[in-house]
Amino acid sequence: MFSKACEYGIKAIIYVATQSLEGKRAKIPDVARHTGTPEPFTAKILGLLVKRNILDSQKGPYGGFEINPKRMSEITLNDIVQALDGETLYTGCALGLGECDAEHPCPMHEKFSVIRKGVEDMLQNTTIYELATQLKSGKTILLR
Amino acid sequence: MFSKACEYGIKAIIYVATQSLEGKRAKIPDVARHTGTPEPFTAKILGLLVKRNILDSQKGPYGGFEINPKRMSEITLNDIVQALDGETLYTGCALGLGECDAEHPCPMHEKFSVIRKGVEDMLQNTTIYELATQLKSGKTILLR
DNA sequence: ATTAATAAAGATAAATTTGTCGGAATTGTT
DNA sequence: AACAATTCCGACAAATTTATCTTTATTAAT
Repeated sequence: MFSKACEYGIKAIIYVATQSLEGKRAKIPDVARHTGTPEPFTAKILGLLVKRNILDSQKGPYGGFEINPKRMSEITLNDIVQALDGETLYTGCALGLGECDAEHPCPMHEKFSVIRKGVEDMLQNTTIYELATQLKSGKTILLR
Repeated sequence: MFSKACEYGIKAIIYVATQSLEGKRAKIPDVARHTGTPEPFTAKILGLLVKRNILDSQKGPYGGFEINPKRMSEITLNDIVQALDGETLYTGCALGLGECDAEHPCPMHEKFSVIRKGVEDMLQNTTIYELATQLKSGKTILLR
């Protein structure tokens, strides 16, 4: 469903968010450890998310990654998936046709549209804030 | 969502099925042409599907691939996806956790379960017969 | 039997994604 | 100013997926 990069990215953001809620910046080794992600790959993805303006970072001592609590409730899973996996989830045909629409549908078009709509709604209606508070409360986990 | 192999496989089966409905066997170059799939890859995937007992094949002149019309209405998209992509679509955690269940859920577990259930239902309730007749009637297309 | 048409199988190659590494740049502390 | 902690960036490596090629085996027709 999602690429590894995207899985890692989602977990990373959620962890960073829990730290930001406590006023702390998260460093790369921390994020890697708490999300079960290879450290160098963690670094690469966090860098990407900063470039995409989803996270903020600060170099030097006491530096790290953070996300403004206000933005946590604005940024959704959809934003992250788009930043890391692009739009293919929404625009791509299930069977890989170059063009595929209601006029000229592939055999799965109709049924797949329903699924896709569900995914889209879910991703757009899930905020980082929501996921971070659930994690913080112990209701969910990032590692196992 | 699906691997290329799976996309190709689904299109190939649907095309083979339309031919079988007309009493014809489909040859590799035919299938490749009508599905927009590289010919050698088509061959590999068709071979896999035969080994998985989803298609039948016949070597030699007048040979090719076919599927018994009776089986068309029994075989679903789910069977094909499982044959080519395995069970990861159903068993895997959206965020890649080794174990992820209602007791110890990842942050996306709950919402993802709903999506997954939808995908599962859709795939299990879509037969090859249904897709092949729609294609034959011109209602859908495999290429563009 | 011979031949031509076809799938089967396995080895190889290319492309993409995933993962690693090392140095450069920035920042706070002393 | 010097130092240490950190992100940033780009090059490199490994693994996986996608794609190709070549040879062999089987089959039907003659």
